[in-house]
Amino acid sequence: MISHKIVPNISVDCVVFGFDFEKLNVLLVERELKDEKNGEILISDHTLAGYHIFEDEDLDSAASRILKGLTGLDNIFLEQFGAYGQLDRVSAPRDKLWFEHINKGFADRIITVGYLALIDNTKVTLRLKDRNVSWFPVSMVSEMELAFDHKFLFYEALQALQRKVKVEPIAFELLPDYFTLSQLQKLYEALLGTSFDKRNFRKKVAQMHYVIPLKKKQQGVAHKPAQYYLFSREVYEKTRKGRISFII
Amino acid sequence: MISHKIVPNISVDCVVFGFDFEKLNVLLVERELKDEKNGEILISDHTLAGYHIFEDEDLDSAASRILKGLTGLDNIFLEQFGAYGQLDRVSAPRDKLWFEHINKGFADRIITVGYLALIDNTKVTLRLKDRNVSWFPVSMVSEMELAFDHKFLFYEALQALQRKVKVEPIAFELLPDYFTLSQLQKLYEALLGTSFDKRNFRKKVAQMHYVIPLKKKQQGVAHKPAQYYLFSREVYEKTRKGRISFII
DNA sequence: CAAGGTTCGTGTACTTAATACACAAAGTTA
DNA sequence: TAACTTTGTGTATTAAGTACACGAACCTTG
Repeated sequence: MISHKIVPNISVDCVVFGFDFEKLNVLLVERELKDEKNGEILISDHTLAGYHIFEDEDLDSAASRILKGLTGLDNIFLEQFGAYGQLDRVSAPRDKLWFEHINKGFADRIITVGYLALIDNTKVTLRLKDRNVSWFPVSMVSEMELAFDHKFLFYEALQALQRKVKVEPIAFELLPDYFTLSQLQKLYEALLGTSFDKRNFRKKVAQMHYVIPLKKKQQGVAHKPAQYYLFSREVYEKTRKGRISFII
Repeated sequence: MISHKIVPNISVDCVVFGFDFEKLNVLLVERELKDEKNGEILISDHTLAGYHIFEDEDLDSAASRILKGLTGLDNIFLEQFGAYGQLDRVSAPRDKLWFEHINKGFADRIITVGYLALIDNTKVTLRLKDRNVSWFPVSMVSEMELAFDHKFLFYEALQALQRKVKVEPIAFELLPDYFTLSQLQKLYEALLGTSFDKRNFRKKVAQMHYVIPLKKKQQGVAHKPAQYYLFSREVYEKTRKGRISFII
């Protein structure tokens, strides 16, 4: 195994979102520190997926590497949402403790680059079982304890996601290759925290020519089966409107 | 004078935009390196405004400090547009030369955080005279030589600006406290590279209740004087529409 | 195999915003 | 006072946003 040299004062944190057809979830890593002698649990909370970058990789590669490690997936949708360099990132007592035990020798003046990742839940569920990584409903994060400034980073990512989703077709990254319109609607409702009228929603989708109906229908559901649709990035790129509306 | 300790592998670059009522401009710093013996000019090009961060400041403060140094202004509109950590940032021969002479001892693996700055041209013009800093039309940048990856960073910033300007009322940061509607229209046209119909433009502006007409009119112009308007952030915050339109 | 349960898929009327387009009014200068 | 320049305004048409209800298709249960 090749050992890479770490850049001690630069790290990447990934806020990984997933959608289970009901609600939006985020991937968090369990953090636990036990006293070496008596086994007493000193720290038990969660962190975002993140690590230092290596000397020989750029920021995007570092984020990809981290995600590959957690999910086994390549080609995950990844986008920066900000860089953070506050001086007090490691201020809580449990974070200081963690630094003393685990991150010995690392700089405590760290710049973190935040990455927003969107993944198709159906492709990854199996792989996570054997790790201390799991999905948490986005609505639950406010009540959780997260390490360092990770709760802040999480909300920054969530805001960025809500902003982008209105302007770019990135929500589809959270859905499987084909999906029903009800699933799409539920996704937008979960993302934006609103609800839409079904007929109006579908009228809008009908204008998005890059959402294409398939021949396929749902099977084995105890109700009228829904038609499956597909997102086509090619059609999107070709037909995107240059509409300029600077009214806000 | 207090001497600050520099973080050798982290820097901040500012892409500073200004508007002269005709076109969009960017602030660039002249870079020159002469041979110590014969005075031959080894490097002569331009860079963005940027520098390493200090150990005891965060990213935003570093960007503010750099801008204060160049323009004399506080409270400039500042927003991150990305963090860049490519391995080949210093690849051109003249950049290597610069590193050998000027940045001796600095890491060559640098992470740069890009900041987009918007400034009111009318407040700063005087202060720049005595420095090797000047405005260049945005349209001219493609033909210029910029240091390191600064041309790339510039276009990243320009794209971010064009994206944001459609969604947030940040264009007003480029105008003086009061302005005419024609100036506002020219600004949007310069920013987005389009042209608008005057009547339709004004109809749109009429919907933006945060653009407020003043009693004041233009004076001493050789034509019908225009009315001045004001941008009110308070009104904007109160009346912003929560319109959710995810069609793209 | 009929009835009940559940989600799917659709249309119309009304309001609001986007677009295309031309000319008189107010001030300055010669 | 005539010429010049930029300001400021209205209407008709098309496109998009919003509010709202019910029969159709499939499965399950009795």
